[in-house]
Amino acid sequence: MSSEPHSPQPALTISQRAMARAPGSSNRADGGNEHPWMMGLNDQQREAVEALDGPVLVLSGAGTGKTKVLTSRLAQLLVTGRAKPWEILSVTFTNKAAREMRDRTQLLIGPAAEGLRWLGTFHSTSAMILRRHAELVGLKPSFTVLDTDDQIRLMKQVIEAENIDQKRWTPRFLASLIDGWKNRALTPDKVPAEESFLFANGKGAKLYALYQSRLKVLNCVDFGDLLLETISLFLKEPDLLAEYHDRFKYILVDEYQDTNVAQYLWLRLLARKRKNICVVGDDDQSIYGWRGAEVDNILRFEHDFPGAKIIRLERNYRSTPHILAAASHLIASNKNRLGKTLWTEIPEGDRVLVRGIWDGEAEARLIADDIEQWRRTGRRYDESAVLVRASWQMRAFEERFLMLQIPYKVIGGPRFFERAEIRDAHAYLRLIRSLDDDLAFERIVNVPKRGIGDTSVQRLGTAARLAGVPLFTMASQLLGSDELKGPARTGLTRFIHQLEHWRKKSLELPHTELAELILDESGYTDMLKADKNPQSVSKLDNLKELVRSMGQFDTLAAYLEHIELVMDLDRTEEGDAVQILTLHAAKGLEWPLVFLPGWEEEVFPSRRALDEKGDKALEEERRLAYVGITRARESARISFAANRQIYGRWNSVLPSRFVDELPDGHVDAVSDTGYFNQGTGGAAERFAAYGPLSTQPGNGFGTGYESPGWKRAQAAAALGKLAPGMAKGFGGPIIDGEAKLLARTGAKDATYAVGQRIFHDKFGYGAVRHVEGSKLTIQFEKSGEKKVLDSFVSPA
DNA sequence: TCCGAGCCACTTTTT
DNA sequence: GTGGCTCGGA
Repeated sequence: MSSEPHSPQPALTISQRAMARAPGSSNRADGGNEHPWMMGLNDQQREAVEALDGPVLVLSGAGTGKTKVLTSRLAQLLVTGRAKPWEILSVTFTNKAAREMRDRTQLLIGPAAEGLRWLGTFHSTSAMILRRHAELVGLKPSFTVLDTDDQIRLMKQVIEAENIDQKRWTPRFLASLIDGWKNRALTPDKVPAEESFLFANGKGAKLYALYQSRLKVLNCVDFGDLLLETISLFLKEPDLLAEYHDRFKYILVDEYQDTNVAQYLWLRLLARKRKNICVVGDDDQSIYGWRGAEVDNILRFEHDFPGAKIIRLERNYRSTPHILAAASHLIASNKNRLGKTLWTEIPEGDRVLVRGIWDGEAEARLIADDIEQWRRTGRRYDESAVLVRASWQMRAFEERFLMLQIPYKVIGGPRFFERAEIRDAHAYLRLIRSLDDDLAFERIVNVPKRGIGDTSVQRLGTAARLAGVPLFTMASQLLGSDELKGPARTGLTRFIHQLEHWRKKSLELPHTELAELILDESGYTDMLKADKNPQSVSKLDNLKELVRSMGQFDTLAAYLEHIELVMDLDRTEEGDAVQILTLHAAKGLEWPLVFLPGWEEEVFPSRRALDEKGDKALEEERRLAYVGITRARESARISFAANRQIYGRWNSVLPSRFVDELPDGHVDAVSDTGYFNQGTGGAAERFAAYGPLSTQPGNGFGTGYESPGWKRAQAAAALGKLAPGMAKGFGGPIIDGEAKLLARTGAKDATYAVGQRIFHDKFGYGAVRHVEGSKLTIQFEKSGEKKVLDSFVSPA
């Protein structure tokens, strides 16, 4: 941290000048006399930056410059001397957001931003506080932070110990319950009886209590505890809280709409005295309710902090008017919101495109074609993104992109540190750090196989618990007796000796070399090398990556501390590629061209969400749709299919109700009939059975079809006798009565001659060798000779 | 103790 | 369609 004095008017760096002229700069004439970070702010942003004292709620709509306000505010606090860097508490939800805030503040004011020690996530900040006062809540300062996987394994033990049927009551379910309780800041004694009954006939709270005491014994906390223990620390030690009140003169909170009850209490405790709390968020982008976030926190802010100043950022610097209008109209269907009116000065662009297609594959083809088209006009792949509701939807796009050799990048997915091999390696390293780390011990005592089976581990565990000693200690003792026999004994002896050997080595070797040594000597790499599973190659790569990433830290301890809290590495893979990600992961990001596939009932809105939480979930799904549309700068392209394969089963699906909630004037609706003509046989007949000629009841989705769009579609299609839902999408225009029907050229009703060059979706280019009715024999350039139906190829 | 066959369940995901 | 998990046999 730096205590360097800072000049009130630092010289402008190039980046500062550039930022001042960033798009969205206001035209204020007095910019010259101002602090550089104030230049280029519009009136509302300026107000948000200048309202330093007292509670402030900044309602920041999508694309309205939220981060700019947050960082300018930090700059303002620091450079005007209102607070030293270490007197400002800034909390974010993710490490990425924290990093960005730090970097951008530094960009604004340079060295004056150094020493922002209390800029971090709720969890990392809590961990910092807890480590200082661990003993006050019954922990040692060296406590370990468990991740979900460790949590579940621990719960499994607790459930086992209580003789509860693990199939009926899964550890995972208990974990989600406890997680939910912790999100709501409920300690075991506060869990409502009826909720306790959600698990094992009323044992929920008891198991929760047992789990907590196990954590304490192991000197561990889980993520929820970081917050809860900090809260209870403050409640227990008012003097300590007072110290923090003195320390934190100003509090800044990012993404306030995502805070849960525990985070809310945490903030309220810390803000209680000075009330200099500024929260920034957007109720319309609250999409983490399923994880405990309470939209109510933001809706209630005014009530919680009387006299709070509310500032709305409504000028959008990202999207064209049509995109904004479509999103705004859609979100207006939500009742539970504070309400904002986004506007922009960006010139009018394309309308939002809504397309109905035959099935998921057709959708992937359509989008891939669009991207190639986009690319042909000189644009980049990484200017486009495909945003899906659930990750299983990604595969269709990956397959299609692979086939067409369109570079793509899946964002999110299984995280590096959650991979089994990485967690195994960490378990070894954790044991080097502390032989008492029972969870680590247990994880790898038989990985790779050492002949120490479940029964042996079980016996060891019981003995250790009885004696009240760690597993390692008990194991060493057992080897002294003749309790264990056979391969288990040999294996365990060797393992214990190895651990001692590695610990000695850890004193002489750099930690990266130690890691390599352990992976080698333990037989872990050999195990992977011997594994015929093709994935083991990438596992080995991951381990190499792990060792490399360890090199960024000075010591093993520093490395472990970092990954336990951050669970993320700065992996900057550059490259021009289409991004594929979930709508959740897309929040906060933007692209010129955004595809929003799978807008079908049951997929989006997700049926499970609706089943579980009903109307509340529907509003959240709608917010997700809003987030999706507002990611687009130039073009948003929504699509839905008539048929979709879900878990290997073909389903007829209906367009999402959200499609109908889009405003007529800002949407181009296209039912691409070319796709339906192209099929012959099965596909075409299936479509006929589904389409306007047959009548089926609308699956009970009676409500939600009162919108003008739907009514117009009914009228326009003159399909009055059809059930709602069935007529939608495919008989003709979906929403816009004047929608144009695109016909795909080339594919339909083509006949083929021997020698003709063709294209097949799966096999690529080839030449026709033989024709027999609709059956073609094709010599493919890449995959050899195959017989295919003519409906699957098109002239090349 | 280990390994393979059958069974089931399966959103979203950060810390 | 797929992977993770359990159970039964070697």
